Amino acid sequence: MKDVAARAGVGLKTVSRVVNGEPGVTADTERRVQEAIEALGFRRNDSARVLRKGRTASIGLVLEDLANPFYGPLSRAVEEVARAHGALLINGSSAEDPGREQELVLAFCARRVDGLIVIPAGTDHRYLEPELRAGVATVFVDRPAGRIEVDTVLTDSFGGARAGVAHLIAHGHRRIGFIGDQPRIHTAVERLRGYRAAMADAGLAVADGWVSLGSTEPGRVREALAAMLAGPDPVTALFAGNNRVTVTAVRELAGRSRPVALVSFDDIELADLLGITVVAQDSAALGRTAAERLFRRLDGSGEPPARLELPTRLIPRGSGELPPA
Amino acid sequence: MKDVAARAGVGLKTVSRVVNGEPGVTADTERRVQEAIEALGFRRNDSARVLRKGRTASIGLVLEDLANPFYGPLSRAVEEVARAHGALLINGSSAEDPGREQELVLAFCARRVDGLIVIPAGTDHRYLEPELRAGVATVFVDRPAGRIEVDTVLTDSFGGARAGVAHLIAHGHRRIGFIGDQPRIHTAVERLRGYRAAMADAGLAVADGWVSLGSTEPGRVREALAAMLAGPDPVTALFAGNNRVTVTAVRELAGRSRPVALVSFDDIELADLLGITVVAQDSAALGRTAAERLFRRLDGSGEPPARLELPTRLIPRGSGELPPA
DNA sequence: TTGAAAGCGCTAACAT
DNA sequence: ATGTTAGCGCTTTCAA
Repeated sequence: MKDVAARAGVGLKTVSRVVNGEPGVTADTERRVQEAIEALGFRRNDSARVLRKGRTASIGLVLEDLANPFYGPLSRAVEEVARAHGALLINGSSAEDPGREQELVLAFCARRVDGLIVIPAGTDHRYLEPELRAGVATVFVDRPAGRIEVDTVLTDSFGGARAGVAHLIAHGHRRIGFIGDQPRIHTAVERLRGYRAAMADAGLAVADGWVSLGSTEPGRVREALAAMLAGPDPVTALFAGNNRVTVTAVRELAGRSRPVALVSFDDIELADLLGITVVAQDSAALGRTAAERLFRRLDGSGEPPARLELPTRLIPRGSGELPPA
Repeated sequence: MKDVAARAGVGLKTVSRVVNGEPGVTADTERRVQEAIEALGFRRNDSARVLRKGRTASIGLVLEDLANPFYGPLSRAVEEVARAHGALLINGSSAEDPGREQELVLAFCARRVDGLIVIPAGTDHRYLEPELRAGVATVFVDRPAGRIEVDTVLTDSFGGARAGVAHLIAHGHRRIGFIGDQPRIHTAVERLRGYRAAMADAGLAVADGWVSLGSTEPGRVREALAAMLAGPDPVTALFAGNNRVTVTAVRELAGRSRPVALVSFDDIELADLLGITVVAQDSAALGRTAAERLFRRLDGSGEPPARLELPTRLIPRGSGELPPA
C-alpha cells in the first residue's frame, strides 16, 4: 500500500480510501491510484485490516465429519448465509473427539472469527466462557451445549423417532429393535427416548436385547443387528438411529430371507429406489437457521439464548410398511 | 498480552516466550505468566501474529459444491492433511460459477492463505498470476487450470470412461448413450472423449442422438435420456458421466419395462445394493494427494509444476453386465 | 480533498 | 534469563 502510494504520488490514506471505496477522492486521483494498484498487483492485506478493525468477517464451523453426507448440505447452507453477509467460512472436523472439538474452537477464536457454529462432540463447554464474554457469537447445532447458555438449533429427535416407531407399531410390529449411536451423543439418547415413548404409548414392553447404542462402525452395527435377529423372539422390525446405521442395516437385511421392516432416522440418497421408509431431517435448514441466528446476533440483536427445534418428516417408501414376518 | 505482562510483572517478550513455548524462561516466571493468562482469559491474537510472521497457517479450498457427496470426502482429506501440518482450512463453494470462483480465490489471497487448492469452475486463471508471483502455493484438483502453469491432480477421466464403455461393448452393446456435464467442464469432455475412443476401438459409429452434454439438473438429464430411448434405434445401454447424472438415470431407468444397461462414472452410496456398475474414482485420494503436494511446496520443494493422474476402478455390480434388450 | 501520525497485538533483532 | 525497540500493513483521528 505504501508502494502504491509512492508510485501514485499520493498519501497512504488516499490509497486506503480508493481501496475501500470511501468518498472524498477526485476521479483523477482515483484513476492514478487504480493504475498503480494494477501495475504493482497490489491486494489489500486483510490480516492487517482485521488487526486494526477488530472484525474478521469470518465464522468458524466445527462439525463431526465433512465426509458424512449429513453435514455437506449443512455446511453448504452455513456458507451460503455467510456469503450473503460477506463472511468467509473456516471449517473443521472434530471426528467426534471432544479434545479435537475444543482445539478447533480455540484455534478459530485465536483467529478472531466473529462467530462460531458448533456441532459439539463433547458435553462440557465451559472452556468457551472466556470467549463468550469476549463477544464471540456462538450457536450450537444438532446437539445442545453442555454447561453453558447459548443459542441452539436442534432437530426434534425425540418426536421424529417416536413417530417413526409408532409407524412400525401401526403396521403390526410388536418386537422392534433400536440401533443408535453412542450414548454420550445427545441425538442418540433422544431418539432412544422417542422409541421408548412410542413403545410405552402402545403398551409394549421393551426387551433388553432390542436396544443397542454404540459406535456406528459397520462391524458393531452388524453384530447388534445379528443379536436382535437371533434367538427365540427375534425383532420383526428395526428403527435405525441415523444414516450410518441405516446404510449397514440395509446391506445386512438385504441378505436375509425373512423380511424385516425398517425405518431410518435420516434420509439417504437413492433411498427412494430402495424403498426405505425414513424420518427425514433437513440438514440444510439446520445450517441455515443456525447461521441466520448467528448473524442476527452479530448484527446486535440482544435476545437471550434460545433453543429452536426443527420438525422431522416421515416418508413412507415400503420398508416401514412391511408386515411382521 | 500487554495486560498479561503487567499483571505478571514481566516484559512483553517473556509472555510471548511462554505463549509460544520458547525456551529461556525459568519455571517460576513461567508459572506467574500462566497464572496471569488464566486470570485474564488471555488468548493470543493470531491476526497480529500473522501480520508479523507473514505465514497464516491456513489454506483455502475452493470447490464446486460442498453438498455434493463427491466433495465431502475430498474436503475432509484436505483438512486432515492440513491438520497434520498445523494449518486450518477455509472453504468456499463456487457453485460452478467462474466469477464466484475468482471472488473466493482472491478473498482467500487477501486473507493471505499460505496455499490454495482449487477445483476450478472457470477456464482462464491468469487472474492468479500476481498471487503466484507473490508466492501463494497453488494446486488445482479434478480439473486443470487454464492459461497458467500450476500443479494439477486429476482423475484419469479419459481412461475411466473408455474402460467403462468398453465394458458395455464387451457385454454385447452396440448402441450406447452418453450423458455428461456441461461441455465447458474438462472432466465432461474427457469422459466423452473416452466414450468415443472406446466406440472407435470397437469400430462402432456414434449416432448424433446418443451423446448429450449439459446441465446435470434432473429435468435436463431426463429429457436427454428419453430422447435416446425413443425412436427406431434406441440405445441399449447408457454411460452416465458423473454421480448427479447417475442418480437421475437410475430413477428413470427403474421405471422402464425394457432393461437398459448402465455404467456410472462415480460411485454412489448404496450403489452396491442397487447393483449399479461404476467406474469409481477416489475423491479422498484426490484431496489427499493435492494437499500433500501443496505442503511439500510450502516446505520449499522447488519442483516444477506437475500433473498427476489418479487411476479409476471399474466395479461390476450387475447394471453394466445386462445384455442388450 | 488530502495527508501525517498514532497504534491495533504481536514477534524479530538486539540489548542487558 | 529477561526486557526494549522497531515495525508487520492497515485504519482511525485529526489537522491542513
